[in-house]
Amino acid sequence: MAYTIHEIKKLEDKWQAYWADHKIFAAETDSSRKKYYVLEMYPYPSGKLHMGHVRNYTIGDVIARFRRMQGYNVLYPMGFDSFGLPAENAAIKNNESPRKWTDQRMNDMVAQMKSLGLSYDWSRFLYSHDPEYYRWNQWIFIQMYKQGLVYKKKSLVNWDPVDNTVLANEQVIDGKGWRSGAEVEKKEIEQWFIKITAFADELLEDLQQLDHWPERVKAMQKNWIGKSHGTTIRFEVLDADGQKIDELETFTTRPDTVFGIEYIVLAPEHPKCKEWAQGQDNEQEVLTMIADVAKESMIERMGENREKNGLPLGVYARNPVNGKVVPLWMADYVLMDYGTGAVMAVPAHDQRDYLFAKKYNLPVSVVINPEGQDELNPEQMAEAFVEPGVMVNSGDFNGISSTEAITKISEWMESEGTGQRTVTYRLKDWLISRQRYWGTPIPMYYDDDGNPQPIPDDQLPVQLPDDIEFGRGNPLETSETFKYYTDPATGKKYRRETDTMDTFFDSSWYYLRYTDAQNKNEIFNSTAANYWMPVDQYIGGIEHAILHLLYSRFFTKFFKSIGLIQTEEPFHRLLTQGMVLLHGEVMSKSKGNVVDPDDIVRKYGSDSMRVFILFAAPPEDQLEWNDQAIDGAWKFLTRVWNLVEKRYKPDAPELDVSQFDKADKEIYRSIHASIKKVTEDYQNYKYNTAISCMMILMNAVDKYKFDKSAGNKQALLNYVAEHILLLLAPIAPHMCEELWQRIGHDTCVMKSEWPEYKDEALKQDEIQIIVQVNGKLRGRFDVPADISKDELQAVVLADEKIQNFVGGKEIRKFIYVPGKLANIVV
RNA sequence: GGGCAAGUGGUGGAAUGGCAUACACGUUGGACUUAAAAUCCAAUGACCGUAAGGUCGUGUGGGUUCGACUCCCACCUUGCCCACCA
Repeated sequence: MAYTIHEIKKLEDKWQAYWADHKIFAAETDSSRKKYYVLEMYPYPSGKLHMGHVRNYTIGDVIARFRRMQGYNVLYPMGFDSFGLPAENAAIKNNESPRKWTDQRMNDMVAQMKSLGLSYDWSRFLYSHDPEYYRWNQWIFIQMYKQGLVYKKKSLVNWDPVDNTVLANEQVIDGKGWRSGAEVEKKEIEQWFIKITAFADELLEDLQQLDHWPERVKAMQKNWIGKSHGTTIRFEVLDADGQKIDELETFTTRPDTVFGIEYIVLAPEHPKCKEWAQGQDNEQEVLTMIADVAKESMIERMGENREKNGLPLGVYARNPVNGKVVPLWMADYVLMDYGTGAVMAVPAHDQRDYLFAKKYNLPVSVVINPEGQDELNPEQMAEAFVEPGVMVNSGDFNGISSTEAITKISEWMESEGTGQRTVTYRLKDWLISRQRYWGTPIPMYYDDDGNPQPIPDDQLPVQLPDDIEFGRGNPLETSETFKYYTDPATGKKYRRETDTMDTFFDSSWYYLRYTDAQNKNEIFNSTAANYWMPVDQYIGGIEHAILHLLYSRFFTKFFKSIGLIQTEEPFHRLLTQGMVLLHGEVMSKSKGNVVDPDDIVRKYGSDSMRVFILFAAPPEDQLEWNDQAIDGAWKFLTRVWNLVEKRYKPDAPELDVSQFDKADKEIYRSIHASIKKVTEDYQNYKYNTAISCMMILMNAVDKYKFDKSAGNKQALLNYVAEHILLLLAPIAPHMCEELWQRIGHDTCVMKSEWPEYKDEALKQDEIQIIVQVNGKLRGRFDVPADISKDELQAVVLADEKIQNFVGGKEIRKFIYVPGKLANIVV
């Protein structure tokens, strides 16, 4: 049989069916075996797999198959992140049921995954919109609620005043609603939050444990958590007559600059702004600015180089360290949700304060001076001086370094009771409410006093209703069957919570559910979870470096805290695969530059596609798709096919190493060198060089000519063929499975043991030594492998060519790197 | 502004202190063929040279070393992430 696409399609179908029928990839929880858990980030059911998915899953599949052959008990599951906005949008546009829409797309994608030969354990399949899955979202929410990690707070949302609905950020286009075109407003409504900040320190500290995560992902998480040490300072607030009317706290990381405070500035959202402006001359202006800022999106407000705007509030504050009275301002450059929402402004030593002070003619006074220079003149400064320096104009602290002053001043303020050292995080609590239909209903109801109460466990899941209307506000509120909760004991009706959960909630723990996916009675069995966790290898896109991974780490830590599991970190090793590009651009539907994996499978088969994807670039790098280069993958597989089909002979005698001639020995050595290299490359995710190594072996075998009647040489050839099939099986599983069977095996190649190299096969009697003169390559010498430095030196210096370069000059050094190279320094 | 990657032939890439450009794509020439496809063989960094051979060469400039794509310092460029975070 020839290696044609027609035959390939037949055998790929045949083996996919065989693997499924014989449940080759089903994972059993078995504590007597060492486990390996491989996981890819489960996809959103968008409708079709794209090359990015194919690359992701190919990498995972190779890891899973390789580890199985190495004897590990491998868990390799798949599912869908199937709640989310696109299904709801489609429902609104086409009047289609989100459930039907989603199920259809899931089915299509599962069929595609199967056609790629991915070795998933389909018995553990899960998807988020399954009530058997999302009931556990609800259960987790209630556990968190009971632990005090869930609370309600007013928060701003995007509000479409025409459609009367909340919009997600991606539904706001240029400040307008995506359907109505109406100007989007900010509206304050009560929403549910999860107190992830309670775990901020743990989430930050434990990043150190993650030795096998990319540095940049850890850096992103660290920045996102954004821990900073500083001082909270309490100010007395005074009216225009100098009478104390209130108090105010600010947070600073630069307590060394407190003697240079010239004004205090509040975020427009700060509740005190309205209060203090009341009755002032510019009260109307202040109120207008607050309203204007509320309308602006964060993107507009935080635009680069945007001019800072502010207004004086007509009240004052007394600086506790020097008694100086400074004005209070309100400005749009201050953020309400960082620190205390109020900032002590030091124009001389903070660039933002400097620009603001210049614009509004506020004074600038220097308290830190550059080391060894004349005192800075505020009149002549072109920008703030933000570097460390020497303290000036700062009372008892004059003369010491500003770095030292940070500690000294905060200690002093603490002892005086004017300030307190504080730790602040950039990380905020997680807003999980969505006024959306296609998500997990938040399992709460409101009692007669309007207080939220959890739905009892035995009433879970709170199922999504079908009788809803879109486009009239929060969809669940339009459902008559859903709106009210009836207490089964008393028959009393209560109003239900009608918000659903952020879909990031679903994806924060699915990896735990896979360990016991069919469990009807509990979220998962702890023994199963403790056996399989952590995920040994997690693979996905860099776009999830922050939120998904942080939430998952948080959930794992939460589960540990309530005794459900023992794992501290969910993902032991993380691989972020690079994007797939076409002509240097990311493939995307909108650009029209997509390559459809189905087309490639039809034309080349999935084995060729897998070989190409792995060969073209290392997994973490971007991959440039090349229609021509995939021919190379096809050619390589053809050569392996022909080797086995045409040159393998089942009637060869037992291989006898003692009968080898020089050429045999070399081939035998190449096989074992390849086993060693390919194994290492698989372990280090270097599939491109693993494939290149196998190509090199194929090149050597093709050149290996021999007398057909020589039995031992035929045995050697059979030996090569078998080993290539084993090494290639994780990458091109269908073809290797087929050929494995054809050469007479009655067990699956997938069930075979991974080959081990023999040290004695790698030994060489003669080696080639590179000889350099002054670091330049001047010759190669074939010498016995055990040659000594002196012997080598004698051989090399006797050589005529080398003598041309050494030419009677004094030899200052003779460096010999055993087995590799010699350098003569003259 | 801060952080993290990366920069090597016509192209994807290999080499992480020791032969720069493995392997593959592409290109060119050849074999086979009536022809084409497929397959096979050979060449393929630049410059000088008939050749043997030589010189240069891994973003730029310096340094360490017998020896640097690899390590160190400075810079340039590109990409990604974060960012009026006090």
